[in-house]
Amino acid sequence: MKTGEALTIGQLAKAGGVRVQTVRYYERRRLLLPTSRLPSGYRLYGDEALKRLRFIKNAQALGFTLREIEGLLNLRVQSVNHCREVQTKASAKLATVEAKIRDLEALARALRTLIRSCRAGRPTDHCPILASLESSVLESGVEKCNGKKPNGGRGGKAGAKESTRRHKDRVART
Amino acid sequence: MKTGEALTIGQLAKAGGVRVQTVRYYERRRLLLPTSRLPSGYRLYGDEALKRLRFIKNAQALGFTLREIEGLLNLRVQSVNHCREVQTKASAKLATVEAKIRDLEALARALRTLIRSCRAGRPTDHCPILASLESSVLESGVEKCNGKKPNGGRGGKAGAKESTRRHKDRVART
DNA sequence: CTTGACCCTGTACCTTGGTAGAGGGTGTAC
DNA sequence: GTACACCCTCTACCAAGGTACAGGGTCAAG
Repeated sequence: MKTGEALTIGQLAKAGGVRVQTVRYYERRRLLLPTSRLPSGYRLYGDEALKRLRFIKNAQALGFTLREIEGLLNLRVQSVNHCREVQTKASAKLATVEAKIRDLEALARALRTLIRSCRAGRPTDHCPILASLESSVLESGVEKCNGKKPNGGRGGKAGAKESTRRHKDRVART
Repeated sequence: MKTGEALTIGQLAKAGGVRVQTVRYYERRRLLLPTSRLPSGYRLYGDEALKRLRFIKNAQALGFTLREIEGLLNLRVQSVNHCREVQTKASAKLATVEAKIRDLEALARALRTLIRSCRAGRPTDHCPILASLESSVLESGVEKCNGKKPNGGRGGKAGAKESTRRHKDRVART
């Protein structure tokens, strides 16, 4: 199966460290389209596809969802027209990325302290790294506020018992 | 419902920004146990529980799974006995945290470049940030190698067609 | 012209991390 | 003593991200 410079789906998957089905799954999600197809229907991929695949995998490991990754991959300056929009999105992404870096640095410091304690034979707190991520800059919801809360499919029947939070908080704490 | 210094599950959930059911889910996963219970069965939580809850949420946003978070929370120097083990685990965690930081910094740089291009009215590449996470230090699989591949439940019937990768890679690439 | 290792579509299933509801008990204020 | 806003357990369901066949076609090598 000579494909010249192009990769078949199997070769791409292997190079990217994922399954063939995963590549097809990404195609369904419109994240990674084949460059072309053979008359037989076989998918062919160029070099860029491998970069995209690796980007996706790495971004996932950094806590981005596929939806967010799609947004990242579509960030580019096409024309001056919607430049403003791209800039806004990119700035927002940058802010969450920087917040993640700060949190990870706090965690890294805590781990280093723990390792030092270890080396010194000094017993630690119940859970020494707990405080490192205690109150993050992330607020872990920056991205999700684009309307459309999930709710599932079974349709809200009204009168939900738990889950609604219209309550009074009248506990004493004497 | 006077509980002194303790929090009920509803108060804890609200303070942590999650649902009551999520707290109970974490309890099932042994990530967050109640400090005590009232005779009625009501769960009560101390201050530490809130810290744990926040830690869990933040660590998730940083790309850690609940299983990994459990590992992080259990890292502590209890006795000199298994100190070696803790140190090994902590070092491994530190390495993945540092790799994540490096990747995020590359992504941040790419985003800043993109924003500058935007500001300059200069059109960009097809996807300017692609290269930032091209070949990460992460290898996004450091954690998963603790035996037991999933496989599901339906049991491998043998002779799987796709999914096994015993193949020859004989494409020409002339 | 067959064999073996690919590839295709389609559909069903899996794991992770939650959510929701049924059915019923608890706690305090009026 | 009865509202009302909690709380309990148990079970079913959901969305995201994959995984796994089934059933069938394709492509080089021998």
